[in-house]
Amino acid sequence: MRNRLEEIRKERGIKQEELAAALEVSRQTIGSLENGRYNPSILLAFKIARYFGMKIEDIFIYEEEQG
Amino acid sequence: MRNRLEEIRKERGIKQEELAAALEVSRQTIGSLENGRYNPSILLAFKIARYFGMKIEDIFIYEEEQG
DNA sequence: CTTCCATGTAAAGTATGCTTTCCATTCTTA
DNA sequence: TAAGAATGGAAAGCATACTTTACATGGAAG
Repeated sequence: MRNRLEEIRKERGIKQEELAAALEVSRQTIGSLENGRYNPSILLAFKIARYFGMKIEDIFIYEEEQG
Repeated sequence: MRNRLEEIRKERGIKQEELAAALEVSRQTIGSLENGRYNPSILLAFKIARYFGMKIEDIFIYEEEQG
């Protein structure tokens, strides 16, 4: 799965730390999502989508996973 | 978070076991989701949505969580 | 060049998602 | 009523999400 988090965050001129605070997660969590180290839980995905006023599918792009 | 999984599955006349097989998860996972014991990962949420030809938001309903 | 700010990333620990195995309950249907 | 099919749910174990702490890197600005 890939995501457009960094792109969308930068469009809005927001720092990782600000986004993290707004979502009540750590800065490292945001960085890890942006750099693809892991996927968000569905709850965090909902929080992110709601924060940006978008749908989950507009931010997180499901592609056939390996396996 | 609540979900309409059981409702949608029954509308289509599918058994938990059939859905589980199609999604490549265990039957217990489907049962646990339907009965709210836990939330799906975002990958599983995507698989479910795609299987039913719906959006994640049409199946999983985010409500302010306690905490 | 130095300093500050934003980001990258790692390690160890906790919480949650998912599996396998197992047994109980409910519904159908013969 | 008996038997099989579908579902509920617990327990233990493994995988992954997320936290806190800590340190490194890169860019901007003095």
